[in-house]
Amino acid sequence: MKDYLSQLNDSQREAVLYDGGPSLVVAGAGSGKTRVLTYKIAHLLQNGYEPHTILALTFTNKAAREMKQRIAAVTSEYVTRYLWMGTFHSIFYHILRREAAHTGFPPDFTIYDAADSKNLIKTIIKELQLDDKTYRPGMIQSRISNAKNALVTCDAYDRNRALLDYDNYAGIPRTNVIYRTYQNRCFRAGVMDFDELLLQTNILFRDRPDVLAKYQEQFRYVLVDEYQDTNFAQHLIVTRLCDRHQHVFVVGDDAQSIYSFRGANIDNMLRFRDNYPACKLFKLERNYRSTQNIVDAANSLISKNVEQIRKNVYSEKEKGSRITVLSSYSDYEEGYLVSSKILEMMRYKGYSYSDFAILYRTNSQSRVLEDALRKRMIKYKVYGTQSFYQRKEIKDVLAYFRVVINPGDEESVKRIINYPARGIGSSTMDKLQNAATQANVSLWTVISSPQTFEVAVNRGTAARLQEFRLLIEDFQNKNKTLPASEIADCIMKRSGIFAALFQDISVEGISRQENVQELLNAINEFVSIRREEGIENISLTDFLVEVSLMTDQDSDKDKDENADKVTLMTVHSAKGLEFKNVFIAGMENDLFPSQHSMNSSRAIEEERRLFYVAITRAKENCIITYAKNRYRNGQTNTATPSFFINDIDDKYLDFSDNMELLFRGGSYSPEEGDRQDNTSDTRAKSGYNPAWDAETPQRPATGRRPAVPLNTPHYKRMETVKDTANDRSNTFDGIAVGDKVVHERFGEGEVVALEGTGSNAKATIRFRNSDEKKLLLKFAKLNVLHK
DNA sequence: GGCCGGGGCATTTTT
DNA sequence: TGCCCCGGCC
Repeated sequence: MKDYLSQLNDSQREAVLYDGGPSLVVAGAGSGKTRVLTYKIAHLLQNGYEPHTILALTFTNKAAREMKQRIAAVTSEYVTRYLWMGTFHSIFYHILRREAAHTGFPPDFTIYDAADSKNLIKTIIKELQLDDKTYRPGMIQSRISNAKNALVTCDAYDRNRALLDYDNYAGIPRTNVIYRTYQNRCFRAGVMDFDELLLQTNILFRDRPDVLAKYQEQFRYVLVDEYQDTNFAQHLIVTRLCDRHQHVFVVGDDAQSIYSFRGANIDNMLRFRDNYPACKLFKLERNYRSTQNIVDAANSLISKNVEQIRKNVYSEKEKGSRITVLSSYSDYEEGYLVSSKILEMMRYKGYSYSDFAILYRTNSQSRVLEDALRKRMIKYKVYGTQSFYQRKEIKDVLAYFRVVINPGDEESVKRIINYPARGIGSSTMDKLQNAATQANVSLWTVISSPQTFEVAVNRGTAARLQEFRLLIEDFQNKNKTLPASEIADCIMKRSGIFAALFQDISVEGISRQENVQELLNAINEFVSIRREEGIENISLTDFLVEVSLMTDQDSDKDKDENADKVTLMTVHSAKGLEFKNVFIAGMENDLFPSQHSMNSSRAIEEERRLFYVAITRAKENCIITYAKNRYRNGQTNTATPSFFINDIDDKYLDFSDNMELLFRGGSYSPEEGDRQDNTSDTRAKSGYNPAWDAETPQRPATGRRPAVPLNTPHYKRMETVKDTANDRSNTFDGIAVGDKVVHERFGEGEVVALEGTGSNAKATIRFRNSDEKKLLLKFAKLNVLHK
């Protein structure tokens, strides 16, 4: 084994060598967190831990894969094969399959992805004759998901006053019934959704101490990556597994906790030490990625958060340039500005396309940016579009696999029963579904013997159902003996998928063929790799288990991987990545931070962390842009620069390169300038401005801030959100004592007092049906009624 | 079963 | 504005 210790700095080495129990490694951005985790595992192996006694949990398949590779590089390929390294979901999927006898689920249970479970929820809402405009499936889905992440079973839900009260209040009192029905249906189908994997693991460990003991015994060391992103279910699994030996090593950065909307709870990290009094805290504070200016700017931003583990992240790279702040008149012009800047930097600094990333808060922002890049012939790729495994053609094929392995899997049955078209339409499906619900059996049971369940179908339909049943049964029989690659091939041909696919010779059709071919290649590769390792008889089940939890983009990499292109993605998807030059576009109030976060300081802090993530992606240059008018949801709205910009210490910012300023003659008055009717498009189309041209970089004479006051108080949400007729110019007179206001949660009230200034401005409001409340105007969601 | 048009809706998305 | 979903129609 290599001399790994010499490749670590002092604090990294300390964390790797420490052998005294629970460890919390707080790893600042770019501080070599993966390196520490990798070498920690190498170190354990070196010191006598057998590979199979080490459990290393990650959040993404990508992270697990990369870490395996890096460990293989310092140890051996052979060793990594026996490490228990993977995502929470895939590790516990394997364990739940193995322990199926204790869970009540069949060992061959399959997985519903988010789309499957949403479909089922939709079906249930319909069956319960509830209005899907009131009971919005996505909303119900997230309620159920949150419940599961917090380990609230449907029984517990029924007993939980707070949840029931909330549902009543929100006008969705039957949510608990939907949850219960959903759970029953999943159980009957022998499927788990993503959250259920973690919930069931916890139930297993709670109810079967013997099983828990077995895994406690096996996993002598448990390591977790990105701990700030764990939810309660994951946190408790880790706690339970380490209960005895206390060999737990978690790594993360609380400043990068940005997934609370998916159940992640930053408190798991912040309060980790309460859980383990003997815990040793390590801080990795040296940033190896970015220039000093970028690190310092990011520090000054994040220091505004209250909830955090204080750390002193520093860089020993060159000082570097300040963060450039650019304003533009419109989102359209912002695109122009960004693309000009890219060309300029390429020309004068020798960068290539792939040295740039453009990050934004919402996916919808990409369009106007793409347009601008295209016009300038700049090559780019947009991340975050549909992943390989979410494509319809892939899901269709996988649905066949799933039904062969678990015919109870209803969402998959529904998907394939009439694909390719075999004359089993929706009316037949309704009858089958009704019969299944009536008898409380699975759809497949009804399909297998329609007459038993008195499904009234005509002879032709009955024959077609029979044929479908025989087709699946034939696959099932073959699956007992044939390897995955052969059975897959057989399914493709005999089901008629191939025929259907090759009929369509449109551009999209060809692409679908290619995708399916790629899936088949993956199966072949899966089988042959294992053969080389001496493992025979790789079944379709093995393959499906492997890919059911694969949701990342990775499968369609090779093609564009090395292509020289600018990267466009949301800040969320940029986490963990780095680029020489990073643009952060749309840095405006109500967009970043999102308007949805404005009524809670916790949410604002998370948005601030998100901004922190964005800045710390940059190695050399970071450029922040905002527009004064933005087209959104069919409307052009005026926008103000994000108050987050103000959270960064001035000395790390550079406002001087502001071409828009030059263009506007160096002055800009929000009161007069903002409310013109010639919005983005008309104006931008009116002509080409030389200031945009990268070849003649012109600088305005002034190096001061733009005339827009960045520290604008944010009273504009005092007005109705869509109301742009009113002056949004953010003075304290947006609200006055005596005003009638409406608050989103508390209802109507009257302002009785105002106090404080800036972001501390508060209003005391007497609400009609509750008491007086003092609200921070910065966060309060208030509408002022007409006087 | 597929196509069209109206209505409602519109953060972020590691598994 | 644009996308998705649903219902109505052929």
